[in-house]
This record gives sequence, C-alpha cells and structure tokens, in this order.
Amino acid sequence: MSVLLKDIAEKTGFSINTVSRALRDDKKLSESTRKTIRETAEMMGYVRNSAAALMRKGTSNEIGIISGDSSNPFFAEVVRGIEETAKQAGFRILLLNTDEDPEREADYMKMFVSMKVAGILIVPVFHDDMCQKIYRTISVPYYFVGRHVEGITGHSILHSDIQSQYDVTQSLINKGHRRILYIVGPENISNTIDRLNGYLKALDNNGIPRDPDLIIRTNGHIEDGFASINRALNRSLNFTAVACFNDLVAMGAIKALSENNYRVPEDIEVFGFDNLYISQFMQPSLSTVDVPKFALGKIAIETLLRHIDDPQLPYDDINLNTRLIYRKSSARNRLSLKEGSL
Amino acid sequence: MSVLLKDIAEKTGFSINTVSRALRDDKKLSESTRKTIRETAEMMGYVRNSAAALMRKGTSNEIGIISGDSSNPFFAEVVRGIEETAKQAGFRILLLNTDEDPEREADYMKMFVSMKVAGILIVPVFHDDMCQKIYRTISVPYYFVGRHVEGITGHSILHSDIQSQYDVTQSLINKGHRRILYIVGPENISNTIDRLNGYLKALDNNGIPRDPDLIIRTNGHIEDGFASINRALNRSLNFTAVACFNDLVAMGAIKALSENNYRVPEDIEVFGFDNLYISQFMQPSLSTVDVPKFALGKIAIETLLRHIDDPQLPYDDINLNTRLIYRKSSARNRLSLKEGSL
DNA sequence: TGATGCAGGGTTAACGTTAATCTTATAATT
DNA sequence: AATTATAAGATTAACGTTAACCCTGCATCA
Repeated sequence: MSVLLKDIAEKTGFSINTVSRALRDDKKLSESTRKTIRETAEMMGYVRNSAAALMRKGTSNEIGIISGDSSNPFFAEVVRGIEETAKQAGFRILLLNTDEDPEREADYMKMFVSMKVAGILIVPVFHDDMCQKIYRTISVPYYFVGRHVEGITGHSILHSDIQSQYDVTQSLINKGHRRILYIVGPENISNTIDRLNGYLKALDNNGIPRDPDLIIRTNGHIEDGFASINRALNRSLNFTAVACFNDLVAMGAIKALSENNYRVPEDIEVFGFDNLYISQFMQPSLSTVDVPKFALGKIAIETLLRHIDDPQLPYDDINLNTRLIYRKSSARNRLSLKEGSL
Repeated sequence: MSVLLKDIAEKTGFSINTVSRALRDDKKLSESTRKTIRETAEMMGYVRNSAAALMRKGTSNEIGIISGDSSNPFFAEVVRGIEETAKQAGFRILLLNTDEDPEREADYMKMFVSMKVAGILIVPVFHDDMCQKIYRTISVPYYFVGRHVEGITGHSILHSDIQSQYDVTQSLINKGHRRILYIVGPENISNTIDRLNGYLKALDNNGIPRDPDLIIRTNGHIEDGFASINRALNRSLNFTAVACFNDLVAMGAIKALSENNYRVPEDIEVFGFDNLYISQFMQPSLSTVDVPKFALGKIAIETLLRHIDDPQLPYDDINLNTRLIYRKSSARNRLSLKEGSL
C-alpha cells in the first residue's frame, strides 16, 4: 500500500540499491540520477520505513528524553537547551514523561533501548531497584539531567542543590530570621533530599535548632505551596520566612500568605528555587535560585553527544553553578526586615 | 552483542518462534514453557529489538504527539488528558515540539509516518503548503488538538474560540468598556485568528469602532504581554480593559500594569484565555476562559483510538464548550467599575 | 596499445522479529 | 479401536532497507 524503494526503482529503471543511495545522499551517483530519483520519490510520496532502515543500520538518529514532571515549566526550559544542539548535530528528540513513577521510568528506558536510540537523557527518581539495575547494565550512552541516582556515579549533570539551598537559608539567617519554614519537594528525587540537607546544614551551622514542625513535605506543586502555608498559619507556627523547594511551590505560598493578609516580604519573606521564567512576573516578583536551565540542557546534550561519538569516553559528573537572585519577595537586608517595610 | 531471541532459544532449547511467542504472551504455550522462557530472557537481559518487530508487524503501539509550543503549560495539561487513556489502551506516547515552525511540523509528521505510529495528534499551524499536502495524503489516523488547519475539515477537536472571545468582549462591553485593548497571539495559528475575530465581532455588534491601535500583535508569550502594555501605556492609548490571547500574556500584562501603578481591576480590567492551572494563583487571580484542557486531550485520544480501531470511520470536527471564569482581575459588574472599587 | 583506475551503478545477503503453515503426540469422541 | 480434535511447539518465509561486494565501460597513463 505504501510506496517502497522497489516502486521507485521500477518507475525510474534503477536498482533498489541505487534508489536507496540516492535518497540517502550516499556516495557517488551522478547528479542527474540522484535528481531523477529524488523527484520521483517526492512525486510518489515516498516515506522511508524507518523500522527497516533501523534494523539494517542498528542505530538511529534519535535521542530519548525521559522527564520526571513535564507539567513543571522547569523542564520545558531545559529541553530548549537540548533541542537546538541536538538538531544541529542531526539528531531528533523523543520525549517521554514519568510523573516521577519509577515503573514508568524503567519501562521507558527499556523502550528507548528497544528502539535503539543513540542516547538517553533522563530526569530520574533517586531510588528504585529496577531502574538502578538498568542503569548499571545498559550499553546506550545516558546522562541524568539535574539529578543523581543512588549508587550510580559519573552520569549526572548537577546544579549545586545542597550549596544553593544552604546559601538561601544562610542569607535568611543573616537577615535575622530564626524560624524559617521549609517546604520540601516530592520524595524519592535527589533534589528534594539535597536541598533539604542544605537547609538543615545551614540551621546547624548557625546553631539554630531543627524544628520538625517547620518542615513540610509536599509533592512540589503549586497547590502544595498554597495548602502548606494555610496549614502552617492555622497551626500558628510563627515563622518569618519561607524557603521553598521550587518556584511553583513559592507561587502557591505567596498566594496563601496574601490571602491571609500577610505582606510579602514585609511580614514574611519567601524564597523559591529554579528561577522559572515566569518567576520574574509573579507579584511580588520572586527571589530564587537561578538554575542555568538552558545551559543544563545544552551541556547535557553536548556531553551525551561526545559519548555517542566515542563510546570509550569515561563518564564523569558535572556540576553547574547557580546564583541567588534577590527580587521583591525577599527583603533587601536585615534593616528592612526590622523596619517592616521595603 | 545484545541478547537475541536466538540466544534465548539456544539456552532454553525451544525454537526462536516459541521464544517470541512466550515473550508476547501469544497463543497457547504451556504455562511452564512460558515461564521458563520469560525467566531466562529476564536473566539474560533481553530487550526486544522493536525495529525488527515493527518491520514485521507493520504497525506500532505508539501515538505521536506534535505540540506547537511546549513551553506553554496549556499543552502539558492537554497531554495529561491524553496520557492516561492512551496508556490504558496499551499505547505509548511520543512527544515532539515544533515551536510553531511549519517546517518542523512537516518534518515530524514524516518522521511519525516513517515510524509507523498508530496515530498522530497535532497542534498545527494554520497555513503551510507542505503540511497541508501531508494532511491531505497521509493514511495514518490523525486529529488536530484545539486548532484547525486551512482547507482540512473533519480532523479538529476545537473549543469555541470565536464565541468565547466574543463573550469575553461582550462581557466587558456590558460593563461599560469602550476602549478594550486586545493582545493578539502568534500569527498563523487558528486560535489567534478565531479569537481576534470574536473580539472584532463583539465590537461590531455593539457599534464600537475598530481601533487598530488597540490591537497589538505578539507571539503570545508572557514577556509579550508585559511589553505590549508598556508600549500601550507609553502611547497613552487610554484603554480601560485588556483582553488577552492567553493567560500567559495576561500575566505579563498584569505585571506591567502593576509596575505602572494601575490597579487591576479597579483602573483596568484584564481577561485571559485558557484558564491555566496557575492562573488561579496569580495576583490578582485571573479572570479567563476555561478551556477544558484535560477533556480536550481525553476526547482527542479517545476519538483517535476509535479511528485506529476502525480506519473506515468517517472523520468529523468536534467542538467543546468553554465557560467564562470571573476572578479578581475583572470587576464584578458595571457598578463596581464606575465606583472604581471592588 | 595495453594495462589501470574509477565513476556509476547492479547483485546479493543480511538485520531480528513475527505470521502462516506444518508436525507430532496426546486427549476426546463414537 | 479407529477417528478426530487439540494442545504445544517447530519450520519457513517474509517485512523493507542497507552494506559489502561485484561488474562494466570509458578515460588516463606509460
């Protein structure tokens, strides 16, 4: 039913092989032959059967990407960094989304392996036996983007989660805060673990006792930030600052504070994490940690491509730097906090 | 290098065919045989070569999705609606993103056809010769999600763009607005065209002259809303309400208004379109048109699956209803506008 | 002038899986 | 007991493309 090389061969009088070569710009065919064939193919509506091609060639020109939560704009920005470079290198990108479900992660990994993609970029969960087994045995080049996996080293491109959350917390402490609410992200992902540890470490180093009440576990979505703050306010936890797992949570938090007639940052300061593009447009604009998302994607794909080129290349973790961004949801300095005005 | 059916066959003593059948849960093999084979395969780390399988079978269990702009959370919400149903039906989802570039759209369409996906869901541009040619000749089942394409009928799942934008505009007019700024979306997509027409039609029907100055063309991103308002304010266009192509633009618009010390909605009302999940968390929360995004995705995949099941099934456009959502960025009624307070 | 090289193209044999068709032993039927 | 049906598995032939190798004729060179 569909047009095959054979059909084009019959129509043009060339052999199947020559047709195949012409359509691949392969080797030395006369310019006129190539042109004749290409035009005929176009005219007949030929579309290559990539399954057959792939089976013969053994490897494809596709990069598989497995995202953990594509509803978070964070990821869209990372993919932007991946796309351009991949395209220039002649690779196409296939996107899959796990919703942080390890089973889907394992399933999709197998699927990409089965498809013989050239390489895989993954936003993985932290711990899962099946997944870890796959990562240990797989022969397709892969890298973790912005996260790391328990027991697997050398395959991560990271962005200083611990240090960044430490810095945020220290910055708040410097301004005099002692009761800092921390809204934790989804469990079983390395960012959550690392950022929480950064927060705790800063408390410890400053001799501030850890208060379990001030640590609220969530799924890292916008509504979680909203709900967390409402609950915290109801319980009169008496906090003066909120550090959030990510910008989305911070957005929900600010909304809840505002609805309860707390002024941000005069009454309560709020810090996010990620520096989503929209965060500068929030009201008030959000203070946050700038994660170089585009660069993260770009470096990830560049590194992956190097490994695709040279399978012998040794793997190594990469760590990117972040920077704190002070906007309107946090006070400029200690003074402004004391005065209760910005 | 990788484990093949042949290897498992040799190891277990069964034929290749039997191994293949066991791994596919095909037909009637004795339970013990199936189990032996499956366990051996698992142990040996077998992964099916899907290219070979696909070549033989001729069709895959994958649904291709081509998004126009995956940086817009709108799409993530639509995909949610698609994913669940697709998964239950045993299909996997492959995601591609065009950034509204017709060339990429055509390229990706060919790619999916080449991959023999079972069906395709597309968020297409409105006019492009190459793409339209493909849509006219392709034999893989497909549907346009939330948009329509010039000259192609019966393949769209829509959501009342014209009527909805008409309603928004009429609602603003009812409250006494006469100078309503309209921020237009990206060119060459049907939503932009339809919504603009809805706006214009409402003006016409109410005898309000069209003022070209009040119509600002953008790419539909958040920064466009911001920039548009700043420019409009600089030119003293004297508008009292802003209707936006989408919620993202509205978010930027509100930010710009607020930075210029205009109160929303007391001084200027703002209406979005889409009802993104985050819109309820904006400050002020955004009045908008609720597009049933999850349902859109769900109905799209359900319809597509029906066509995959029965290729003879005739195609037909589907139109979903929307509803206006009044939140804090718009005034409740005419009175409150006049009084300048909510 | 004969050998040589190469441009331009043809032949043939895979790639790994699955579907259609066979085979055989055992169970069910009359 | 002879026949038929069936369960369980084996054989064989594709699927459409690509890569390795082979062929031919003309131009080039000593």
